Amino acid sequence: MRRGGPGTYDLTYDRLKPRSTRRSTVATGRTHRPATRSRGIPEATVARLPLYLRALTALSERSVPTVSSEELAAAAGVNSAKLRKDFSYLGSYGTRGVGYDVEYLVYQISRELGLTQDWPVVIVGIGNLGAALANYGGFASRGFRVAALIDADPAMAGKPVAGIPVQHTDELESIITDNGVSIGVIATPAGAAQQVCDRLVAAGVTSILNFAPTVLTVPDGVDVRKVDLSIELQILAFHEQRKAGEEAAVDTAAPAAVRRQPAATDQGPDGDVPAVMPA
Amino acid sequence: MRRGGPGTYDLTYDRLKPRSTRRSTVATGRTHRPATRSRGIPEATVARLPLYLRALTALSERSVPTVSSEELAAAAGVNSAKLRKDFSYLGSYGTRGVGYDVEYLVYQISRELGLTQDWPVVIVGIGNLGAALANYGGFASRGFRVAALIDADPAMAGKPVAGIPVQHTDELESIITDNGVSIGVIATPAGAAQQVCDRLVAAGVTSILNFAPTVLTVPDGVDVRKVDLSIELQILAFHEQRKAGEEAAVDTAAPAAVRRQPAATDQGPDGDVPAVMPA
DNA sequence: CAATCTTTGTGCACGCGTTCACAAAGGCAT
DNA sequence: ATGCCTTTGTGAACGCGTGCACAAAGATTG
Repeated sequence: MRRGGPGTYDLTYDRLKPRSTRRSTVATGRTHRPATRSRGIPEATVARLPLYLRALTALSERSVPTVSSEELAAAAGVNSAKLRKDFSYLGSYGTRGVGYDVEYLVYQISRELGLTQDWPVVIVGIGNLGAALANYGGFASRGFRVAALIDADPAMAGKPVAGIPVQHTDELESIITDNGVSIGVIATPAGAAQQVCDRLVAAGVTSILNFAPTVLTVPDGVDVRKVDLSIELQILAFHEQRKAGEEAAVDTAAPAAVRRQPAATDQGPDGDVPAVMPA
Repeated sequence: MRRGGPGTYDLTYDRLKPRSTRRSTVATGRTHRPATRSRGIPEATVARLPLYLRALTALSERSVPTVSSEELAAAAGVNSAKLRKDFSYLGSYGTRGVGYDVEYLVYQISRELGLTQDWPVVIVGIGNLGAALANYGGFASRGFRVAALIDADPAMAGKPVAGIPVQHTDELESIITDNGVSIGVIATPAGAAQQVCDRLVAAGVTSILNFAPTVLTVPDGVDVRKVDLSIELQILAFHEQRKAGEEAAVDTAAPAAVRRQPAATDQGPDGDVPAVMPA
């Protein structure tokens, strides 16, 4: 057993992937390149692909044919050099002097993320949050489909939420098996999370999105990502406190209202990892 | 103008930061460093403090007097060396040969995170998610207090959610001002997020937790953290696809015990040759 | 076809974050 | 006191991610 530590992502993708040597490590005299990268896309890049995809989809809907890295980067809120490097891991999909073909890129990224196939997902714990997640539109939209809603409360059984009847926890295993579910969402109270997690994993789930405020322990090979409201708030509070303290310190020099700088844009200490980290 | 990318903790300004602010000088003469490493505490460490705090609180409730870095690290799901280094940024609060005093550490971390004070928070967008957040217990529990619920739908006005009457967007500014709110939570549809964000910031909010699937643009000095369900799912899908592909590659050797393929079909995660090729 | 302009793709350097490994430090028994 | 045991605190090495800056590549124009 292993515990997924923040930042680890349980990456096993270092194993060599035999095929796909396309765009082989070019003739450049490589010193040494252990198998760690033929197709290995950096985790940081993977985390940004959904962002690019969203921006590209918007462009696609507006029938924009091509975008430059600069434009797309602005839309996705990242540095253009970073974006270009990210795309370079996928291959050379751009045209110098022109930019990237929107439709083509949408397809490539979708494929890379595995969104060209259908992923049945189960949500366990249909409380306020679970119900909200079930109703969340962005779910079904792209590759994901809510296969079942599961709750431990017998009173909930059969009751439809977001048009889907809630099923009792007893059926968890059969639901997973019958639908070939590999992604599970845990929205139970913290106390039940680990137990639910264990059952999901035992039933075959290998990816878990955890909304419960607990550290989940999972076997090797299972990915866990967590979304934790209170942690996010606490991080914001930290920075807020710091800001307040500093403002007070410089108060004599800078009147309170000066803090606003119009044109500038800043995502603050954001980042994909901080907001949500693998558990 | 700069947009913080999802990368790691957006620290673009790190470059000019007087890095030697470690423990000798506490917040002293520094030009000005927007929103980053404050008293020398790495952003990555800040992001873990809430985790430690949670584990420590549990120990505290069980009246455990002290913990070793090893034990606490296990409880928080991190490496013990990392934990020790994290704590070292706060000061030397441990006793060699013994460990850390639980109560003392709870206090120190709470203080560091700014949880010893009360943070009024407003939630904008009381749909399924907003309501779920309002009902979320972990909110009020530790330093945070839901000061108001705001929604653009006039029909919602006055209607109580989680015991708090929803107020109309028109009152957003006065609510922020009157309550001295500095943290806002956006749970509106993507389309309204930026507008709401602008109003929050204009009214004085300097920290935003964004649940809307959009990149927010904010002035310098405002922190934004995002929580994005679809991005998380997509990242999981990526790894899931990778796992499936690798499994298939070793198929001959692996007994079909826990094998699981996405419902749709396999079609290798690689399809190196795109089915569609919009020139 | 050559010159020019635009934008990609990437080598390179830098800094953050993680982890190892160990000396220093406190507790405890003799 | 002395020596042993435990656990902290951290120096050092390494790897990853970021962003700059520029050469290469293709479009475009004359």
